[in-house]
Amino acid sequence: MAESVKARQTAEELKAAARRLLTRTTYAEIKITDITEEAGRAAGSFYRHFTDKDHLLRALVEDFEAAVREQVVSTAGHRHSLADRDDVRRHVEAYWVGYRRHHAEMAGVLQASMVSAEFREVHARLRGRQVAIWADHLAESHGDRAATAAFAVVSMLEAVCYDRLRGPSPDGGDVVETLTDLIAGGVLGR
Amino acid sequence: MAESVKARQTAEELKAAARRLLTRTTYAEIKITDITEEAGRAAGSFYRHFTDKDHLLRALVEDFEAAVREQVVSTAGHRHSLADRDDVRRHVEAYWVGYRRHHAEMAGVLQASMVSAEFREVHARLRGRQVAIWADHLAESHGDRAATAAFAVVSMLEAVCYDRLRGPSPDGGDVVETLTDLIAGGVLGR
DNA sequence: TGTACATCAGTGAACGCGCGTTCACTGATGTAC
DNA sequence: TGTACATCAGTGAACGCGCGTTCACTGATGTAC
Repeated sequence: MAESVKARQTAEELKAAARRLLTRTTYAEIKITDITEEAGRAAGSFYRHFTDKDHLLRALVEDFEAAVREQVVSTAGHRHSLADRDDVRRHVEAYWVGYRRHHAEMAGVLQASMVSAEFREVHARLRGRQVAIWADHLAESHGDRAATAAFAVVSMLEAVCYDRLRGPSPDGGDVVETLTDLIAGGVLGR
Repeated sequence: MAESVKARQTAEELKAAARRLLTRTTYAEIKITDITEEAGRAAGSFYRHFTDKDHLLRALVEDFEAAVREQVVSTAGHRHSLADRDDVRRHVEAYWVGYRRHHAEMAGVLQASMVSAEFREVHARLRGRQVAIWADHLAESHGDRAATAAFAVVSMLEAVCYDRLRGPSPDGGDVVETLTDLIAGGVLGR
């Protein structure tokens, strides 16, 4: 397998092309020839690097997860509590910023999760990370409803980000504030 | 066009078959021959009633909207405010019950909205109705953030219902309570 | 009430389109001596 | 440093699968007289 530099580079270009297309259209609507065309390659080139479109999306998810892991490590040591509105705001903003940065794979996975069982699981796994974080914070205050409440909060964040980050460069400040108010009020014990 | 009774009945059976399939699989995964098979008809029969799969889904949406209109009329006169936790609870429960009753078309439209531009609009329109209701309630307390807050609340309801109503008969009581707490806290003035 | 004809819903095998996928070929890069 | 050969990435026209869609036919229902 020992991939050549050139091959690795082409694979990256195909992934970059797919990411670009994902911010413009829908995963389901993207044809393999769209990806190769966007990357300036011939159709057959695709199959030297990926078995099919799902394989490429899985690769994007892996890259994404690696990037997130790195991010987490580099910001480790931050205090990590959810006691007041500012804490909530930090969490919401982090989600918003992360979603915007990885919009292509976030949208792609959500879309694919609405079609295939495989990506329903991938989506559930990614979302599960976020849910676990919130559930952890809510464990004391919400008891055995923490998981459901966390799930609801994360689903809201996802749905709003998905919708609002479609289209040209939204500023988002207002969205973050509104979501923060909603969650802070709903989640911080009165 | 003046449809015969028999033709109308077959069309209904095809729609019923599609609704059944939608609670089991995904809109995208359903083949036209799956629908005709589920309805006990030959493949060609489909095209006497619908031009394609999207046409059938649109028909399901129309039926759904008619049913909702009827429902609204029959429950008109209810007081309609959002001043305390009980009001919120009623709204949340109504959404939950409505979603469960029309799970097939709710899920189908959401799934289709992740694929085609046409159903992105249909989905936005249906969701827009709910958003308008909440935005109306929130107008005074939330000013120019009412629309965004309403959008977030409805998105949360939708995402949670979509997820929780998949699989066999969830009781939902707990879900409704948890969502109610979240929204009541987040939305009723502090 | 009966016969002859018209209309219409339903059938399912056959067709064909669109797109994923293959494969014989080209050209570039690497390796041996 | 040069030549001959091997390996590998890339090409794009051709192939073929899966599924949507058609269509000639059947049988049932409706209508005329």
